[in-house]
Amino acid sequence: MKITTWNINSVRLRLPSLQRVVETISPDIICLQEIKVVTELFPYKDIAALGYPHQAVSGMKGYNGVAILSRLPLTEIGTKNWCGREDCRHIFATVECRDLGPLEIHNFYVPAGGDIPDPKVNEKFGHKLKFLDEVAAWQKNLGEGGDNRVLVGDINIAPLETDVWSHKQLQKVVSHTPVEIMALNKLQAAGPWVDAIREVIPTEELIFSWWSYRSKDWTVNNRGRRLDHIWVTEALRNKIVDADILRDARSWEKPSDHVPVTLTLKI
DNA sequence: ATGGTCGCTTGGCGA
Repeated sequence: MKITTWNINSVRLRLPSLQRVVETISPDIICLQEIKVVTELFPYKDIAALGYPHQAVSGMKGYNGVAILSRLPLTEIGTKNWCGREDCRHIFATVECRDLGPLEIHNFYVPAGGDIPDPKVNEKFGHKLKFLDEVAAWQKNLGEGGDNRVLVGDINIAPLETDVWSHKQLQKVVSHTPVEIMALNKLQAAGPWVDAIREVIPTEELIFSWWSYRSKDWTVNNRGRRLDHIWVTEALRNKIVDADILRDARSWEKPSDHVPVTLTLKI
């Protein structure tokens, strides 16, 4: 089973790119973030025609929004609000796997956190930290029955030194500050979650999933960050067979600033 | 230290 996560940055604008992702990777499940469209105007038919008739969507006007697209039926679809806001940052669903049984998928779009990494002067950074704390606390209460879980999304944090182009130069840049990374590690430990991509790609290797739009040519300096993640519960660790980052997608026509990240599980 | 570019919308916000 292939599961892909991708911050698409407007699903309507990038339908041709989504088709290309399908042709290139052929995922069984695609989790999207920043669809930037209200649920009612989501392009259900176009996406069903791409081979994904089962769709779970939580969208709002202009900002955020998440969706799960699937070749297999989705059951127990739900959304959750965090920090008292209805801002469409979390959707989940269950797929029934032949031998494994139910597989629970959680798709997140974590707040980016603004520019200044200080919650006292930057409310957005406070929101980001609170969001992570709330998810960690909720995580601890998840039933033990759902042992097979996957958590994906644009987490907006690059936790490892090799998840950024320069660990030294990004220490005080939102997405790579110690306080965020600690909050993320706390959430990860609450699972317990395994960073599935890093199970496949060694920690020594630099890997990125995002390159800023604010650069004339993103390939020149390769100043990227790994902001998009796929985690699995401990029970699924021995099912991991492959991980892939579709770097080429950053050079496609009208690219998103994020590229698809894919995990293959033997289930 | 600053500004750079996108997308959703048409003035400005969020990333």
